[in-house]
Amino acid sequence: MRYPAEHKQETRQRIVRAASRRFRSRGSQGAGIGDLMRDLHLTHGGFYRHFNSKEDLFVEAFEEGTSEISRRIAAAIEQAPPGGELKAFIGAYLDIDHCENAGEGCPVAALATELARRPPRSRARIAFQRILKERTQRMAKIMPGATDEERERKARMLMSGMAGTLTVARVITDEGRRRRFLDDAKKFYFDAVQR
Amino acid sequence: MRYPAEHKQETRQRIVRAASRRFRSRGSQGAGIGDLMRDLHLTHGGFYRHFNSKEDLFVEAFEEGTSEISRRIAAAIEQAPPGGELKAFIGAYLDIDHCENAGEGCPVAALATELARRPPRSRARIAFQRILKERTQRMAKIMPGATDEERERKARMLMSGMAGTLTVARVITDEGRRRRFLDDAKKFYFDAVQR
DNA sequence: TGTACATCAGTGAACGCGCGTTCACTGATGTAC
DNA sequence: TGTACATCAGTGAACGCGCGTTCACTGATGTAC
Repeated sequence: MRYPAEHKQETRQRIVRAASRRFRSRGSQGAGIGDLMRDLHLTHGGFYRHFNSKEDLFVEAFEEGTSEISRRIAAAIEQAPPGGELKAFIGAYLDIDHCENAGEGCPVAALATELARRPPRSRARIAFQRILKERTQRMAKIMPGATDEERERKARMLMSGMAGTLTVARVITDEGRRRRFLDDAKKFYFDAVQR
Repeated sequence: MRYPAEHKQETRQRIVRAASRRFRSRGSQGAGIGDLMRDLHLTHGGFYRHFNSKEDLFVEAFEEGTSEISRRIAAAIEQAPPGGELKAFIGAYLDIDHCENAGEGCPVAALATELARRPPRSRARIAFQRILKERTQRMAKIMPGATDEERERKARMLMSGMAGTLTVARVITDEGRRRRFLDDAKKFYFDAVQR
């Protein structure tokens, strides 16, 4: 059947968004094309009208994930009172909901390990460098520090450190411990960046 | 053929050690039983004389990995001049060789994401809580801080933060950038813990 | 205005491969008598 | 001391399943004439 002009692009977007969530919550190996398409009320065969391979989808899904979380973090910062931007950023990232919903969360925390294991070609395509740089420069604006370079350095450290902290928090089974761990981390990183 | 008394235990140990490295460098899904056994000049069928499942192996391999890295870190700390223990610890963990050889490195940095996705039963068996606690208490000894509680908190933050930082470093393709990133991180965490 | 044909997103059966797991078998050594 | 049998780590063929990918087909709509 023939579909309206914009239809294909919309379907493609739906696939990318759904895949991004599934990859983040289950890992790329834990999320199959069949299940993914079924969730969207489509069949697996149609997938290849949109993507050449699952690997291609992974690349787009990763980037989709980074812009999702960036928007959420940016919103949290905007809502912060003047001077409270840094605290808002750290609080939004190390949030218990962010911790418990990996599927809607930061793809670095959820997928960095897998990314590191991919062949250089895929890594190059994901342009992790660019993503990291963009995020770093955006976050640098709210960092304390004398020079741009110092602020960017702090932003880099904050993002990679908090990603690891979030991942470790996700392994902790006891909820009370997990909450305390995250709260400690918020203080730790806030202080670490302050000086 | 019948084997000497200690033979079975030795084979089992060889499997655990080899698996631990393979899991850490390729992820548990990226490392198959067949390849693993072939590397040890054995056939895949024999695997099940030693383990009930790959999952069981994963549990042991994870713990094997933690004791390997703990020994290496402990050795680095011992070789440090008096007062330089903290710097030695951070330096050993964020070392470029540690970064480039995930297979011989920290299983938290290499496998935490996968661990977080496992069913609670496996997570309980790995006793991540216990592992984290042991490492924390050991490391707390060389942390600055007024109380035991403060030192342990710092140790926890340092370990999870550095694990994430190492993982992110592994995604960076450019070697110069990677080195600089790790050096920045060493300073950052040393200062963060200092106060 | 009506008819024939082209288009193409989506369908679902089928293929191929990898991989975890099972199982009947092997054969050197230990043990019972 | 010699013989028959038990043991059990390791072998390798086979099974079953999931999953990424391919492909011939569908059928509603757009387009050419």
